[in-house]
Amino acid sequence: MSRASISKKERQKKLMEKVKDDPFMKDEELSEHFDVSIQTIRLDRMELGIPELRERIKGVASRNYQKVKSLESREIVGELVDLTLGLKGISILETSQEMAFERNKIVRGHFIYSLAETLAISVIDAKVALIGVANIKYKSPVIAGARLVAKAEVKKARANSFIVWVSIKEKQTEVFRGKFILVSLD
Amino acid sequence: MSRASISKKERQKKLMEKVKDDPFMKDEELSEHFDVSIQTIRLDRMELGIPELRERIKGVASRNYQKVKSLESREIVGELVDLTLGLKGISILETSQEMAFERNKIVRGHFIYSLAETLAISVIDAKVALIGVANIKYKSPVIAGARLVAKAEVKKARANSFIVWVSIKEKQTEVFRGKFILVSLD
DNA sequence: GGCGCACTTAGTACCAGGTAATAAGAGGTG
DNA sequence: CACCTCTTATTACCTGGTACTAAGTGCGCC
Repeated sequence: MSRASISKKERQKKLMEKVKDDPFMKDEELSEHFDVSIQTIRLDRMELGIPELRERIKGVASRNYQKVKSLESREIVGELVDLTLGLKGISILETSQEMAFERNKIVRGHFIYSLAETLAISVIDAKVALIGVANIKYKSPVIAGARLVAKAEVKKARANSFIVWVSIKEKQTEVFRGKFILVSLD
Repeated sequence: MSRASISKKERQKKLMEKVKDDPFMKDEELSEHFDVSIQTIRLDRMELGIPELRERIKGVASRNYQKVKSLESREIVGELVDLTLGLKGISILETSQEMAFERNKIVRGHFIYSLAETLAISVIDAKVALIGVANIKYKSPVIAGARLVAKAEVKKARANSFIVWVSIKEKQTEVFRGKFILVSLD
């Protein structure tokens, strides 16, 4: 062969990477890419424990299926379980590993904030509500897996500005408390 | 057959739903589920334009492959473009339609908050930093598509507590301003 | 020079989960 | 009754593999 061929070790290392960041290549394509026979690719996959194309794809699909659903539903943060428009509301969020710092499993603040903010906006009886000002306090860290219950109460309501208090509890302990001043744009 | 069998139309409707929320079933399993022959399932799929299992899985995999990456990278909200640990930092976020309310394209506050909070944590020179208290103000609404530049500055640094100011601008206008009191857990 | 050994390639049988096409019952309905 | 829709069965073939056997190929070392 005219081209300088690489060692087995090197090829396997590259194969690992290749498959990792593009799991959609069939053995035939991989064999062309590395300029070896299809059998060599298959032997390599065996040695490296890389599953066949279909299994790889299935893996990608099912790993991400859950994930996307949970990430997407985050757009409507929490689940509204009770609501009296213009007065009060309750929303629940089940925290997960993905919402937390890896090293210590403590849920990132902005997920808690988002729960509170979303609820505060929902509870206001206005077509469009935006946050103007917020004063918030994280009272104790939340460990991933905790079930958070947020309660919002409208403290003041004027024509186009509202003050809403939100308190979030895990079981009996309050983990977050915030005051939101909301502005409606009508 | 003893059980009351459902009409073709009804079955096809249910098949559509079934496949949509569980794309991982093979024809054989579907045929058992609906108590019809495998050929009927295949005819139904033809009529409804539902692709075969492998194609469905491939679809899920590739659709979500991108998505998860973009959603996950949102965990580190914004792109850190400059950082002097313990002093200051700059982060940029390109806002998108998905971050906004549908009706008016105004970016939801918590995405802006998340940008600020994430930056505030990054800028602190501590292994683990949590938000204690935050005072924030949204100064003007942000329309989806805007490019937000967040600047953070450490105002005070004690052994395990820090005060960080964050200002977010779109072009020349400041859209957000916040003070975070962070606590480190060492 | 020749032998051995790792590496590579080739070829065959078989499998899952289908497509495509053809044929044949089952069961109303005019 | 014949017709028509719906359903089922059967068969040949396809893709992207697995599993296994066998046959080169290079080269390193004695």
